[in-house]
Amino acid sequence: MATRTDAPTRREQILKEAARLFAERGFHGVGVDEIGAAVGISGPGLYRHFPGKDAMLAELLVGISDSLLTGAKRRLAEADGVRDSGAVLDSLIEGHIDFALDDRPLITLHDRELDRLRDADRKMVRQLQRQYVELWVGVLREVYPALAEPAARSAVHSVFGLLNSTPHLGRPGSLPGRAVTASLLHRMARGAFAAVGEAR
Amino acid sequence: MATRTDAPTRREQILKEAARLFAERGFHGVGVDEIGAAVGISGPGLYRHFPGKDAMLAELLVGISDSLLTGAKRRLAEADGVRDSGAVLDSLIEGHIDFALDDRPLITLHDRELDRLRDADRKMVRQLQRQYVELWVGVLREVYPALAEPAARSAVHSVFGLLNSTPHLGRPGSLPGRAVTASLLHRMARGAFAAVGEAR
DNA sequence: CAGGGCGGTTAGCGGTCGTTAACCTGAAGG
DNA sequence: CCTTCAGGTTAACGACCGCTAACCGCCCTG
Repeated sequence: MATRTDAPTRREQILKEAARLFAERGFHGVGVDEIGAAVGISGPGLYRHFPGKDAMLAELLVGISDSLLTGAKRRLAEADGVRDSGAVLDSLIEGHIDFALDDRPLITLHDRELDRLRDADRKMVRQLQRQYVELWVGVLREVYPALAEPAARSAVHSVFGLLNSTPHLGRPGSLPGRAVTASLLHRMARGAFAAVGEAR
Repeated sequence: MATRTDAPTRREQILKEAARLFAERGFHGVGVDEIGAAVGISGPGLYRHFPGKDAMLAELLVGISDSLLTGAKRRLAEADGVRDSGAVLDSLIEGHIDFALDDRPLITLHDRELDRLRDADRKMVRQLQRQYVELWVGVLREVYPALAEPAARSAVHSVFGLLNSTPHLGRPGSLPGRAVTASLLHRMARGAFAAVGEAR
């Protein structure tokens, strides 16, 4: 896998700034002129790169969902043959935490602006999200075989809520350090799963 | 305490519908005409009840924060003299879950549209939220005295993320039953706290 | 029975937004 | 050296939105 070192393209600049602005003020709260200004061009210049404002949001949301799912599939494949399903769950949690800590604006958008998409795009995003959830549910039920499927699905959604709380944890500077925060989130996620998976 | 049985006032109807619409499509995504139509009057008629669209959002957000804080204070007072701080924590969790299950649109608004408020209102909401968090942090550290304050605060925010995930758990009909869901969320919250509060 | 105000109505104004049109410029290619 | 084209620019259009103005009918009260 080639790690990118080249400069970001204009398209990528635009997407990054649009994500930040959408997360800060909401899709309808940001004008195209602002997005343009954020990358040093002005309003209508954006239309050389995207057919419209909607398309930027669509590409962001599809990209997020796709990247989450792809990462999870890769982690699952890497653990193929490994018997320890608990380790696989840990790997999924770790991947989601990395994403939540490194791409906070995207995490914010992901569950906030989905309804602003055109039907086709929204269906695609929802399908990717559903696959991602089902993948987690499968692993979770290997770790806790007594857990019924509906409960497992609810538990997964709730743990996503927990992990996606990073935007509320204060600005990156005020965090006690990335590794510490990641460890805290990881332990809480495992604890939450254990509480619902074990005993009764 | 007098339980309300009388019909809701027009003001209350408006606030309820506005909350639903804001949660569904975002503050900027909803027009005053739509809000009016939702209560059977048309657009400008709303201005007989509110000075402007912003005021509706402000009243909703201040109301949410105030009601959460007030409820928590009450629960704390009721448990005064009780030595079992774990039971107090359970009571806080229960109250938050009731709110998250019964007022899902409000829970959605609460962490989504705060930045659309005028400075004065936003400061007030943030202050109420902070008091609510600190109240939880205090109780949590009684249950787990070894827990440092910054970690406790992060843990509380994360558990709020978990409990506030109810809007993602499917429509009210598809839930496995309110009591079951509430119990699941409660156990997960306690499990998450325990994982970060106990040992290492 | 007069009258006043509560709670509506419709028309319309001013501003903003997404998008298109028309034009420009600098660099690459034959 | 001329052409082409990617990637910009500004001007402007049409739609929409929040809000105000002006008007109106019903009910309560003295």
